[in-house]
This record gives sequence, C-alpha cells and structure tokens, in this order.
Amino acid sequence: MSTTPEVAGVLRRFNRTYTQRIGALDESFLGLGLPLSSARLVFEIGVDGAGVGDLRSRLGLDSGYLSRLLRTLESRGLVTVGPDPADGRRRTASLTPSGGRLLERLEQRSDDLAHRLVAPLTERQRARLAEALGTADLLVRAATVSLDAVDPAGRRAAAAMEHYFAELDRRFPGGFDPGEPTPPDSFTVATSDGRPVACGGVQQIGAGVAEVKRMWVDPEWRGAGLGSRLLRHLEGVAADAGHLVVRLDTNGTLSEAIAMYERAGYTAIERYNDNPYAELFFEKALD
Amino acid sequence: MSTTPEVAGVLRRFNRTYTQRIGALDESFLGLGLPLSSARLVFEIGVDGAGVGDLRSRLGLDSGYLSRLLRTLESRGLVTVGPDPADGRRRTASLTPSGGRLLERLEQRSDDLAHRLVAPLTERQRARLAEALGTADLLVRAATVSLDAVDPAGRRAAAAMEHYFAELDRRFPGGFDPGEPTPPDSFTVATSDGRPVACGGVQQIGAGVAEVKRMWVDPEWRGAGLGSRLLRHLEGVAADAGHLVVRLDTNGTLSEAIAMYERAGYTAIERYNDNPYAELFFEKALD
DNA sequence: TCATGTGTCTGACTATAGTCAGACAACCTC
DNA sequence: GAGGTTGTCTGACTATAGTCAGACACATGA
Repeated sequence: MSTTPEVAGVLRRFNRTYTQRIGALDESFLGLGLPLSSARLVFEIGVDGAGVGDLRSRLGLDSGYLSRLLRTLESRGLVTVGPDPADGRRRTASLTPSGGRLLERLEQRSDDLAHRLVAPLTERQRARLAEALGTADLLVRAATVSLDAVDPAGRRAAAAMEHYFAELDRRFPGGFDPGEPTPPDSFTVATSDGRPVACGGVQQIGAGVAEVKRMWVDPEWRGAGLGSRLLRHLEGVAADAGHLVVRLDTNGTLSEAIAMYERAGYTAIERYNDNPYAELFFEKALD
Repeated sequence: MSTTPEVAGVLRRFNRTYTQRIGALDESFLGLGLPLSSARLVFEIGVDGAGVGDLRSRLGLDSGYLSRLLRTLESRGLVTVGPDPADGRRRTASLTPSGGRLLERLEQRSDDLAHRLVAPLTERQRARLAEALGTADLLVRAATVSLDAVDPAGRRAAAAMEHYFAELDRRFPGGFDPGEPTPPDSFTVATSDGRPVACGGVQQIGAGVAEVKRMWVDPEWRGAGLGSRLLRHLEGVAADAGHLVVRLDTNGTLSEAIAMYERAGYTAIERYNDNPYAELFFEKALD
C-alpha cells in the first residue's frame, strides 16, 4: 500500500472502462431467446459437462436458484442432468445435441463481438492489448487464488496430491512410486475456479522441526508468484503450530523449485531422511 | 483477423476472469442500503453533478428508468435535480451534502476492495498489474472511441473546436486568435464517455483538392493511435466527397502532429495559403 | 407563430435475479 | 444401523431491472 498507491486507482479506472465496453461481451449471450443467467450457465456447462456443485461455485449462485435454472434448461431440451456415478448425492449436467449447438452459437457471437471490439486497432496495438490482458489475467487470477486448509486425509487433499505424484512420475527419469503415502499433519490446497492449482503439506519431524512436503504448483501457474506465496503460507502454518525450523527435501530435476527455495531464504543442509528420491535438503529458521 | 487470431481469445478469457473476480468491485457498492443501479448512479453523478442526458448515455439506461431512479434518490434526500440554465428542457442532477457523504463511503469501499484484491501480490507484481491494466485501459478506450460526422456549424463541433483553439493558444509563443472561424464542409468528432477527445474538419480548397483543418487530439489520448485513425477517417471523408488530394498546414511547435503526418505518407510541399500561423505544408494523394 | 424536434417525466407493465426455509436421499463414521 | 453431514431439490417469496407508450414543456428554424 505504501509504495504503490496507484494500483487501486488503476484497477478502479479500468473497472469503469471495462463495464462500459467489454462488459458488453456478456450481453452478446443475449438475443438467442435465453436470459443472461441461463446462457452463462450453458456456457459454463460446456461441451464436457460439469457437476452441479461445481457450477454453483463457479457462478456463485444459490443452490435453489441454480437448480431452477437447470430445470428450465432441461425443459427446453438443452441440458440433461444425471447422477454422478461416484457419489449418488451429486449430479452432473451436460448439454444435449441441441444445447451443444446453442453453445456454439454463443461462442460465435462472443467471438464476433470481441473481434469487432478490437477491429479499430492496428495490428501492433492489438498485439499490445493481447499481451497486457494476458498479463493482467494471470496476475488477477494469481491474486485471487484461495489457500485453504483441508483435511490431510480427505478427498480434496487426495485430488491435489494426485497431480503432484503424476508430475513427479513424469519428471523423474525412472518414474515415481508414492508407495503408501501417509497424510501429513496439515495440508493446504490452493484453488482457482474450483480446481486445485497448488498444494503443500506440513508435518512435524522432530522437536520444533517441521517439514514441508508434497509441495506442487500447476505448470500453467508458474511465474505468477504462487509458489512463493504458498511457501510463505506453509511457513506460517508451521510457525503457528509452534515449530522453529522448516526443512524440505527435493530432487535435482526440479530446478524451478530449487531456485524458489533459495530466493525464499532456504539454505542447503545435509541429508536428514532416507527418501530415495531426494537429493537436495534445505532448511530455514522461522522468525 | 488474419495475423492476430488470439486477441479475441485473450479478451474472452480475460472477460471470464474479470467477471468472476474484479466484477466484485461493483458489488462493493452494495450494502449501503442502495440497490446497485442507484449506487452506480450516485457514483456517476459525482461531486460535480451531471446532466440527466449525460447520465443516460454514460450508464446506458432507458430515460424512464433513469428518471425513476433519480426520483427515488431525490426522495431519500441524496440528490437534487434542477433545470439547466442554458436549456430549459435539460435537467442537471447533483448530490446533496448527504449524497456527497454517501459517495465518499462508496469510494472508500471500492478502494478497500481494490486494495484487498491486490494484497496477495508482491510489490513487483502489483506494479506489473498496474502497468498492464493501464495499457489495456488506454487501448480499449481508444478502440471504442466513436467517430461521428457532426454539423460543422453545430454545438458539438463548436465544443470540440474550442479545445483545439485553446490548445493552440497555449502552445503558440504569441498565443492564437481564431478570428471568425468559418465552418468547414464537414466535421468529425471523436467521442469517448460523451466527451470530445479528438476532432477534425475537411474542406474543399480547389478542384479535387481537400484540406484537413482543425485536427486535434486530447493530450491524454496521444500515443493510443487515435490521431492516425482520425486522419485515415478524414482522408476517407475527403475521398468519398470525390477529392483526389489532401493538404494540410501546421506549425513547427506541433512536433507530434508533424511526425504523425509523415508516418501517414504526407510529403512536405510549398506554402499553399496565407495562414499566418502555418509554417509547414503537407500533401498526400488519395488512392 | 406554427410545425417539428428534443429532453424529461409518469403510468402501467413484464422479466429476471435472487433469497430463505425446509424436505429428502445418499453418504460417512462410529 | 443411528446420527450427523452433504448435495440437490421444491415452494414461496421479494427485489431489482428493464420496457414501452404517451404526455408535456421547452427549443429551434422556417
């Protein structure tokens, strides 16, 4: 706040410009015989379908309201809602062929409008705009990732860890076998649009000593500072639990991670465990 | 469209991110006992007040609807609506002291939310975001400027020309006296948010020869390509009127303008009029 | 001064968006 | 298999947003 007093102002000014001009992109959904909220819903269901709860959180709707919207789309033959095979309480919505055609037309309209919007710009200006919006997009998304403590043995933790293990398996020359992973003392998942985009656990490994484990950041999200933020967060978790020192191990393959640890003030130490995949070991004192 | 197919995609992706995250900035207006549209209206009236028609075009509201919104704000003692001294049909809205206090609180909330939004970012990221949004803002605004042919002797033309004359007066060492300006054959005003941001006229000065006159771009808008776009537009106007050549004169003081003319394919020629303020003369053949 | 246009207002509507409480079935844990 | 939790659904609402037609006063230009 102290040294960048203008960010908020720029943001607010942009907000104004935005609602007046680009906001019309949403209204391009109109005129196909559907109210805006229903059209947005069709859009959000998409070709792959989506869980009802997922839709609710992505669109920020009341469950009753969403249910009713789905009912009207169903009655128009645009959507079918069926049970989730994995959990009988959940339901998944997907588009019928006619719903798919509607989605295509929505996409088309939205695309046309976007093109028309940038048409008066020169080629170079368009490129500049695309770059600026891309940057803003990444940063805004990064800023609004939410870091939540989840049950280390629960479903959300498992789903996030799966990404982590899958990536290790891809990156390690001989693959990676997680064995029977034991849940850490606490686990944090970073979520954006309902999907896990980063995660990490904290576990006590000695008196006053915590280990950061299974830290992972989605490849698409690297370079947005999410890793550092998560690491700071996990250090906070460890400090709150009364630990004085944080350790972690890693593998030489994971060069971005190593660079980040060093930037964050970690120093290399001797091997402190028998993890066969670990080659490098770091430590940092909590203040 | 051919070489930058991705702009529309980036724009649409950003739109999605935006409505979900920054869109909440608007909702910060809520919770002060006013519905969103009324709060936006208070915001748009601002400390300086605003004409009713102006508000209508800025907010894109139906005149009946706006009138009703003003009535409810009036009945709550937040706004007064009085006659415009210059034109008895028009009315101007301004905030009462209590309306002004409400506005301050709205600003405060919006500001707080903007700060909270960028809080998770590092200083550097915030600076990057501010820069990206600033660029996007300028370009989007530039893209959505509308170029309208107006009555060369009418009010809109006069208002725009006033800016032009004022600027010349500021920039010329000995000031500038427009004398009795005669309206050109056609006049174009570029408008953004209801304000003139650029203008220019076209006038026949010989058989098949047109002159571009009184071309002006708001200083805040320079660097956004608005000048070139306007110039191209005026050339189009001249070509449509059957002219084959466009000429223009300028003063050595106006260096940005000169650079722009050269970029646009104009070449220096001999003096072709007796304008005492003109020092440089340019010409371009229309294709 | 008359015809025409412009800017605002009222009345009478409709459609859309959203809220809240509670029912109910499937699931999970002990 | 009892008790609590989660996910979805229905019913009964209210608030907000927006539309359209027409009235009326003022302005403008022939």
